[in-house]
Amino acid sequence: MVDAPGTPWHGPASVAVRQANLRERNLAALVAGVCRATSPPSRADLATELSMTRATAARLVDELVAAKVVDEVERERTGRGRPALALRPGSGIVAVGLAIETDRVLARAVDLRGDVVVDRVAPTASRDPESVLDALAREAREVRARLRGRRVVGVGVAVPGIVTDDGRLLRAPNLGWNDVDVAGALQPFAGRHRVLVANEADMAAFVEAEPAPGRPGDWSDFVHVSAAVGVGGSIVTGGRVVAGEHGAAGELGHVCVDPSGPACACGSTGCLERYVGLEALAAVSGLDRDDVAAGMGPRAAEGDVRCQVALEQVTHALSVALASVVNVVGISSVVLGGHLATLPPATLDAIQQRLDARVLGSRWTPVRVRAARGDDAAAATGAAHSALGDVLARPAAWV
Amino acid sequence: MVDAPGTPWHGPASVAVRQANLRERNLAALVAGVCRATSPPSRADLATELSMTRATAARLVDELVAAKVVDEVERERTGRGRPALALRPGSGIVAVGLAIETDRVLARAVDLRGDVVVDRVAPTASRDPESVLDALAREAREVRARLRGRRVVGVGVAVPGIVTDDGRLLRAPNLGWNDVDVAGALQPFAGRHRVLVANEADMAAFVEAEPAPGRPGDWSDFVHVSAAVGVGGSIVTGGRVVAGEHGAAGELGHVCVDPSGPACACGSTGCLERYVGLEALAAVSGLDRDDVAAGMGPRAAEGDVRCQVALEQVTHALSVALASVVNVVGISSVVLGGHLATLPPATLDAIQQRLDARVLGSRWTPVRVRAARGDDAAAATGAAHSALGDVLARPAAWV
DNA sequence: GCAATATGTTTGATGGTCGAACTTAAGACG
DNA sequence: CGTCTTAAGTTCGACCATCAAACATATTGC
Repeated sequence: MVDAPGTPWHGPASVAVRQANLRERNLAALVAGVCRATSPPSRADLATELSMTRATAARLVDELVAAKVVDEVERERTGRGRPALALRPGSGIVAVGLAIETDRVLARAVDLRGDVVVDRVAPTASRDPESVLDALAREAREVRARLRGRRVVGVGVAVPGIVTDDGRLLRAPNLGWNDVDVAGALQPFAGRHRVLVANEADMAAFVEAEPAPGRPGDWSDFVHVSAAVGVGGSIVTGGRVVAGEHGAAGELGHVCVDPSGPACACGSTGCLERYVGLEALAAVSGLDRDDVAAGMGPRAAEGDVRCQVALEQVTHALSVALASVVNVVGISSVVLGGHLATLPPATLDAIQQRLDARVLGSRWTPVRVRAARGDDAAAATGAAHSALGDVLARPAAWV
Repeated sequence: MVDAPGTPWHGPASVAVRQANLRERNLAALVAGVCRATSPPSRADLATELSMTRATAARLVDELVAAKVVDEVERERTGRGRPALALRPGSGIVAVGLAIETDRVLARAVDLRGDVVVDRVAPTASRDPESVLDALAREAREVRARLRGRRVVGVGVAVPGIVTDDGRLLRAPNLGWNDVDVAGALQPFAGRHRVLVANEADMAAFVEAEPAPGRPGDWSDFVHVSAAVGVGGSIVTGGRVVAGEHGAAGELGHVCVDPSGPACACGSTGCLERYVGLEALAAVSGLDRDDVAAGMGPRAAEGDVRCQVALEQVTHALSVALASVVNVVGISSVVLGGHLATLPPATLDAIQQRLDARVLGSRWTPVRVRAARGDDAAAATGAAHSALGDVLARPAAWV
């Protein structure tokens, strides 16, 4: 990615740095180094990578080990010289990631290595905010009860709607919620930790950008499509999720595919959601809503005409809508998530080809399309990752 | 703006910080403080604002004054106590901002205060890359000859096209250029300074985000439309310009307004550029291309039917195209630049109202539309600002 | 003229990192 | 088996930027 013209310097950077911050930042750099590494590094490896002295690296790492933010593990003999003590992200540090979906709630604990330590899903009978949030808090407590002494460092919640800075869910069309204080409802569970609430699309995108806490994914600039009942989008540049002004980065579902298309609840016509949303695809393919993700591709391959039509509809609508997006934001990589992550490779190829034809810059940087790697609870994982981000950013607070 | 879910920490932050960096960063923080301030601050003001001691602030500021990065000025007596020595960004530090347009080249020198010190414009007879770049270098040298001992700290170039990391202009449709090494051509002029090449739309957006170097504008999150012969767009979040993968953040001009509209050179149909680009508006309004910006509004007010039609066309096309953009990126503020900056207020209001009707989130955060503040050489100013950014980011290199 | 007030300056103390020497634990080789 | 080589981790004094607090300076107000 090209440098944006100059980096305005009136950001958080314009605060004085003191010696304590220096130590803080070096601790953070070390944790980042351990998380980023593909094979567990030693103190000496970190020192050379970060160009600090072994002395400093070792002293700081000792503190991190004492705080269990990183673990020392045996490393297989690698060559001559004194064998190194390899370092891995601490498995004793976890965050709780929660997610509210239209008909279920999810709660999981993820450790600094990105391993899902505890995982729970509970269907919700009613969509009443109070009962849903009660169920969510109950699952969260169940998760915490199964942690066997691991240290919880944060709580994140993924919600399908527009969110305020202070964790209120302003509007969730598919839940029918208006102005629900999600952070407030979960604060009793979180205790002194801040409850980090964000849009599920952003959370899922975050997992694609960073498959494990602090470890960058293979692409650092892409548009992420999270498809479920609603269709959302997030933009990732330089490995960072760009959230819009209300954390609903992309109302991608309401990009116009065809002005003369079917009416949408949003008041417009021919919105993307009416072509690739779960409801729409269930109707066209003839499948049950829960079977769309797994069934559409195989059925089409077996010759099911309705599923073939559904795939063609997805291909057409996505290539039209994403062409606009790619042209507008100048990012030519696309990751498809949710039930679109299970589209057959041939469909992905078709989408890519049609995008190439519609996108201006494709001659210079061809469009790339791939399926999301996260599981169907990516948003909950992302919520946990976000909460773990505090440890990566300021490990000093935990030593 | 809502925090994006967690900030991935594998960025530039994962480098060890040494004591020298500490000093560097504090120097940068002080310069930023001086630039950001609305009224010239004293050493003591800066110390309290940045929460460092007066001792440190004074010591570092002394170095900055010696290097002429900041100037000491008399401050009018404000109250009792020892009178302060006020500080302003140094007027002796300038950067040269260059711009290539379809039929002219621009060169200006801008100092750290944001004042344009020297300004030159030269029409170009041919569009041959070599002759245009020669003319540009000539104007740049003219500018430098008039600087009277001011110190040049960088060179920036705004170009109407897609740019690579190393300053090559891959493609500029309206110039008919392909793969021209702009940075290389200007390197002899720039000497040891890096030649910073970026898209004109991004450069112009930068000026809106930061009207003077280091001073944040009134909006920090907006979509910027730069309209000329081509129509470009840039996205600014958190005061930073988000450049796409090839620095052509937004090919906004090729967002589809109406699939059944007129054919566009890009191969598609009904592109925004065909409705609000200079050529299109000149044709509809019956005005000369150079008179569109200044003439369209007044003529329409006087009852010129063709100009009224043109304004209506602009209103319609912009509200359709921008609705997509606003929905996609979740940023609901729009700044119109280029010849769209002179649209009459009534037209801006009309665009805003139609956008509100089309944008989902407008109930929560209404869409705001305003005209750009920059002059018609905003891109050149932005190029200079970008180059000055080096001084703001690492003043230590200049002391 | 003197108290009050606030800016700027000097001084020694503090704390985190650097550099270099030292210790430790393995493999390599005769 | 013993010695050499290599590389990881450790110790210790030096350095340097900041801090804290006292001091010097310049103006207002009485």
